[in-house]
Amino acid sequence: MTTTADRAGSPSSTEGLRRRNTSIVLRSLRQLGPATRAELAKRTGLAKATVGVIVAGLEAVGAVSESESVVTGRGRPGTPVALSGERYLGLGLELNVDYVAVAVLDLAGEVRLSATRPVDSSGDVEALLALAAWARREVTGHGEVLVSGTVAVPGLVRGDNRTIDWAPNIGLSGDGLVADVERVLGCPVRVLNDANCAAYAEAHHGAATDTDHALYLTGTVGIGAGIVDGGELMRGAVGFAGEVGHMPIGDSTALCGCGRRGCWEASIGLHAVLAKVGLPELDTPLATATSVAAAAAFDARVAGALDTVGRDVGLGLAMLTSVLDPAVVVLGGYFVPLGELVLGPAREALDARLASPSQHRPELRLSTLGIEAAAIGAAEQSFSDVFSGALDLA
Amino acid sequence: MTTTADRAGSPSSTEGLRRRNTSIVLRSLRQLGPATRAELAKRTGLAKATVGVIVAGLEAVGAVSESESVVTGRGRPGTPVALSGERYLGLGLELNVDYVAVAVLDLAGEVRLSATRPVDSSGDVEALLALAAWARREVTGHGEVLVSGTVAVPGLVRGDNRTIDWAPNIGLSGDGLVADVERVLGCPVRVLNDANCAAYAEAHHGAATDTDHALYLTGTVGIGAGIVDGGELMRGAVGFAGEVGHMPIGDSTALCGCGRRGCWEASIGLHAVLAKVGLPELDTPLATATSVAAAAAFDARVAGALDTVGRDVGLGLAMLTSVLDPAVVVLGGYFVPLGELVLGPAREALDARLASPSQHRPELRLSTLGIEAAAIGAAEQSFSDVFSGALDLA
DNA sequence: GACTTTCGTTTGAGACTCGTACTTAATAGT
DNA sequence: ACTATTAAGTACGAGTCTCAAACGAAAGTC
Repeated sequence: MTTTADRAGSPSSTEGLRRRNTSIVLRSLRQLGPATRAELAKRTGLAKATVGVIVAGLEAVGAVSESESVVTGRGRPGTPVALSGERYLGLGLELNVDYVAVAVLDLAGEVRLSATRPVDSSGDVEALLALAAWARREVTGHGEVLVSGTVAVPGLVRGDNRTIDWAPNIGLSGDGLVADVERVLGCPVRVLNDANCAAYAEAHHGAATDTDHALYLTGTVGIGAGIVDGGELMRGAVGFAGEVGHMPIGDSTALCGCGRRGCWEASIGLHAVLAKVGLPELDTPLATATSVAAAAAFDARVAGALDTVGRDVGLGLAMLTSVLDPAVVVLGGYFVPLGELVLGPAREALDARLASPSQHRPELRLSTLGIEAAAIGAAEQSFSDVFSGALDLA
Repeated sequence: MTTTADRAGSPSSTEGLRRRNTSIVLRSLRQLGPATRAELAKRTGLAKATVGVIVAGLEAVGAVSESESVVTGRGRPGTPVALSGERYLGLGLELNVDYVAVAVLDLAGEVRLSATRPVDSSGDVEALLALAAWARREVTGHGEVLVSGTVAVPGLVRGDNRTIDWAPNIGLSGDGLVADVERVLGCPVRVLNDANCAAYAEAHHGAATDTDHALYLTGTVGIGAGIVDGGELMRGAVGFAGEVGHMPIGDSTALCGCGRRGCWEASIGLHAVLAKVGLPELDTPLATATSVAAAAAFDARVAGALDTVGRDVGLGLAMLTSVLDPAVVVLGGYFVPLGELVLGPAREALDARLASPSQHRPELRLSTLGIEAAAIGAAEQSFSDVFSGALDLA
């Protein structure tokens, strides 16, 4: 259990104590919504006086703002305090094979801007930087402060959240990307795995806001998963957790792009579906999936193929559920247009495999965030230092 | 993301701050071993003076003790401080189908006592209580303090660590067990899943002390896994994480005790092995496995069967590794006597399935703790409140 | 209009950490 | 043998923070 020095939380000084208590107040406001100071004191367990001091400090730096007093009943009415979207922004970027995306969130959790641009060459860093620069110009200029930026990439990122170890799809490695984006944004930047970002987005903004234990499964050509356990992302020893595309599931004879047979994504990846239904690939995975869904309405062969895919999805989810025990599973990527065509058979297969007593089936849902999920999750992650207490808002 | 109130760490007051810093010192002593006050200050980042105060407090309650000054080089020699095993004890119990076990650890991490008793009726609570009472008498009486107790059970335990939701093998539910054991031990008691306890034991005392990301796989008739991620146990939404025995892996025609076909434990569980090799089941799983291992030395059919089992183990581990990305996988239970007979083919199968670039294979190791792994892990868990700072010693 | 209830702030006390200065105890050098 | 040097541990004063209780403010209730 050799950990890097003594991490595990280091408040130490009284100043650290204040930072921590401040972050507790901030998290309470984010999770449970606006509240009066008295209400916050009850929620956090802090003394009324302490909450007063903390809120005053947060208000001074523009992190929270008071709204109008609301009369609740007897007694002096309280003045609710809410996270303010005026000043602090978090920026998320996604660098993917066929597109780049950006999203900007404010501290109140509102999406202030989001955009996607198709790119021709895979891993087009120039396009990403241009998009980042544009977004930055777009949202700043009236006193807004960019807290930090996060780039979501389809690949393996080291634990320092800076170094890309392996990202064959975009052909990048090292920490050059971080440096480039930092230069453009002028604030600290980190890099994270795209599926993890999307999972985080669904857990905080999307289809799984009501649970601490969510599994996000996304698919286009490849299949990836993001795991949220106890509200936090699970990374694994080297950041490889959730790389489920090459698990041996489904048709054991199906040839995968990795050269082996029987990989899950060879059964449920987009190319596998297209091969089964005999339809062509369109511009984007989403367009392709939409056309497949449309075809299924009148072509029984297509519907049947999707049924098979759904069963293989359910089979894999049974496996993942046995291991991870999530309360909610969110399907994203090209599964969204297919909707119930895949979800239905997946549920059936999952139920058949999960019949062990008392093991309840996790809820299967579709992503509500669409293609910008990863960018939104990245933006959300940009606030992680604020809410964890690691960063003191100036 | 509705969490139960605002948990996530609540030091709040200055007293909480001291508790937290105290726990940082304690963890440093546990993880990195004894050190002088100056060394501790460097390791923890606390001021020298603060460490002095904290150590004085810990020494006053008998949690740490000084050893002889060691001359290191120039300058005044320091007096190393180490966790003291004199005073505080943690007790772990295991209630299983065919045996009950107990282990007592002191704060220094030494196993002060461990014992196993076979039982006739499955889930023999009386035997467990008798063993607990005996162990308590055995280790206390000279000023020792039982910090808390932990019971490992083969089943599903609710997040309150008290209520058993589902444990068909021992036929218990509710929080009656906790109350009984608390009465006998006279200290707070919690209940945890046995595989989780064993995993925790291996991560802290056994074969995986060198990593924060370990997967523990144990098997007798059933197969279970414990997941340690970032040094902490992963529980899942309802405590079901790691229930991997019924994942569809291996021989898809094999009939499982649960009534379905294709479950992993129908391929690699003890009964499956016995059926393949045609050998009888002996008194205990370990004795049985030992006799199978002996038979494999001269019976090629047995060796071949074990090879098949090993491959199915490797196949499942490939799946788990893809999801969890552990640095170390520890095999326990009946796999220990079989040793390389299973480990070898498992490694091969795992390698074949993990060939994706840059994904390194986790190290496969055998449990070093034997049948008392779960009890030892339970005892270790009994100290969790001390090391987390939740409990202030005396 | 007096009373009650609740919100938020003020105030003084208490607890803790930190940096500096000081004491102690060893080695290194002459 | 004696001094200089190095490092460990302690004492002390300053600073920061939280907390409980008291207090003032703003509403409803009788």
